[in-house]
Amino acid sequence: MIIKLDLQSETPIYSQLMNQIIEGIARGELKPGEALPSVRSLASDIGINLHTVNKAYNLLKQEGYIQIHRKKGVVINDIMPGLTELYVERLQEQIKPLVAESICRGMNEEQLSSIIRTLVKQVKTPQQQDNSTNAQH
Amino acid sequence: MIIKLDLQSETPIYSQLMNQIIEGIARGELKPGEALPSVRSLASDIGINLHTVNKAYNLLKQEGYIQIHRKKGVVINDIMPGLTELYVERLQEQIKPLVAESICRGMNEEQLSSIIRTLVKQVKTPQQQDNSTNAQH
Amino acid sequence: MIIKLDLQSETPIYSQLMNQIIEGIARGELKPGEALPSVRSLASDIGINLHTVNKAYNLLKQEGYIQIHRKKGVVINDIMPGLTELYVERLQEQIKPLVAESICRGMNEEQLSSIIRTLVKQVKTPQQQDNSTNAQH
Amino acid sequence: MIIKLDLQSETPIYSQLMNQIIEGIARGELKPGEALPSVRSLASDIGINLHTVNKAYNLLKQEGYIQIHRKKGVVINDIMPGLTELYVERLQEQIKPLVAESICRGMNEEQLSSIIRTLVKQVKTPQQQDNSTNAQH
DNA sequence: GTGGTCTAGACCACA
DNA sequence: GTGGTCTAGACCACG
Repeated sequence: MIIKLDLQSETPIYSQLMNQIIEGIARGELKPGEALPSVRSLASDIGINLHTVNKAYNLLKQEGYIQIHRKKGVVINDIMPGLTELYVERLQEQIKPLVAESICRGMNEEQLSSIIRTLVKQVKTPQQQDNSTNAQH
Repeated sequence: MIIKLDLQSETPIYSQLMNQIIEGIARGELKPGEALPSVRSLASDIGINLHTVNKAYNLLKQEGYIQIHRKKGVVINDIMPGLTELYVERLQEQIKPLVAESICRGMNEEQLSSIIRTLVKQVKTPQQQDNSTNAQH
Repeated sequence: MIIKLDLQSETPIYSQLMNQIIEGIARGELKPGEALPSVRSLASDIGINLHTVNKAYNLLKQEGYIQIHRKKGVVINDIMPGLTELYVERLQEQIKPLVAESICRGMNEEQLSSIIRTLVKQVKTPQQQDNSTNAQH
Repeated sequence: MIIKLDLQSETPIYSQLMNQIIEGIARGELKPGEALPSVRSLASDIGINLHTVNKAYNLLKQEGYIQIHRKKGVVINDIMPGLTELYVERLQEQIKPLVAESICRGMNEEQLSSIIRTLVKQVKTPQQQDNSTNAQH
């Protein structure tokens, strides 16, 4: 899996890294039980400090996305963190200001939903798509 | 208009303040041409630092939400910042990781759209009623 | 409050620090809302690196013992982390091997309970004691 | 005797292994003079590294739980390590932070004692039943 | 001055 | 070779 980081971005590197991995999981590129590269190798691969990778891994572990396995190293967790009420609340809080801004700029509900649809597809399509009976386009 | 700040939150105060004002505009509580309190009075009202309010106001001005006149003070801009491509791109980038996380936790497109609908209503209702049949002013 | 660390100990410094603070809270020495020293000052006070203190603070925050307040800095949380089932399970898992070892060495239930009683008193006595009607010794 | 290891756990494998064996002894499943599997066979049985088993055995020997003979192999010691003052001190140090945390979370002395009682029974029951009135099998 | 982030180099426990 | 811990020095955002 390819990791893309923007070192100039305002969002911290460890955070971008977390997002990339979470997207990888959502996309089905990273499957439960699969091993992630070691802290050191990933760090040198993408040219950042190993502590930065470490921080990302630790936060992902803490949120339940990955586990540190004594033998296999870092692996994707078999069970993903649940859809708790707390999470939904937090999610709403995070999206709310974005919605408000969009409305100010003239977007309506349909346009926002459309963006969501686009993103969901964009995340789900590349790999995970079940093309058993159904061709892509 | 009431400003609610969470001093424990991870989002910086100036940022929360900006969001609250933008929500106020989206909600129709703050109307174009309307005056905002001065930096000093707002700062003392909500008990935060002058610089913090200043920073929020400056960023809002820079984004086109407000105007700062020497005489008239701070007023809501008549024309809101537009729905530029750049904005939509940035918006997508901000929402993308949230969508990915939601998918990992088992949400589907419908549930996400539902949250958007809820938020859009929540922003529009209190004052500026959806008015399919009912004009506002 | 006095912090005692054993730099030679096997238990990591950040962990000892956490324990000391938790004991301070249990003892009533550190009260909800009270501010803790800044990362830097505490670090220099006890002669360790600021990152070590930072780690301890972050873990305490994550467990719900403290909060990072935008204005007041680091403060003891008003509501302590709850007595969840998960916690009790984890607690049992932690104590179990200690109990087993004690039994091998010839301790019985009463002796173990006695140790618990001693520790509970030891934690609760020094400061928090309600000496409204009752003198200490 | 069945050994259960959690490779995701934070406690090192050798340590878990030691605990399991000590619990086996406390429970009466492993009796003085009884032989333990060889390093090699145990390691391959539970699928871990030779060195790990070795480390566990060596530490157990060092603490006085087992003896390692060139010929007879590994056997449970006839006399268990004693209830030294040093041990009790160490035990208190280990339990103290757990007690403090429990108190913060709202536990009282009785609840803690109850956990101890539960654990003592849990360790003693399966095989070696307290059998004041009731024989196990 | 505060915490947050990033980097770097080093040692150790573990397997 | 792995992750965990500690140290150190530096920059930045925040208030």
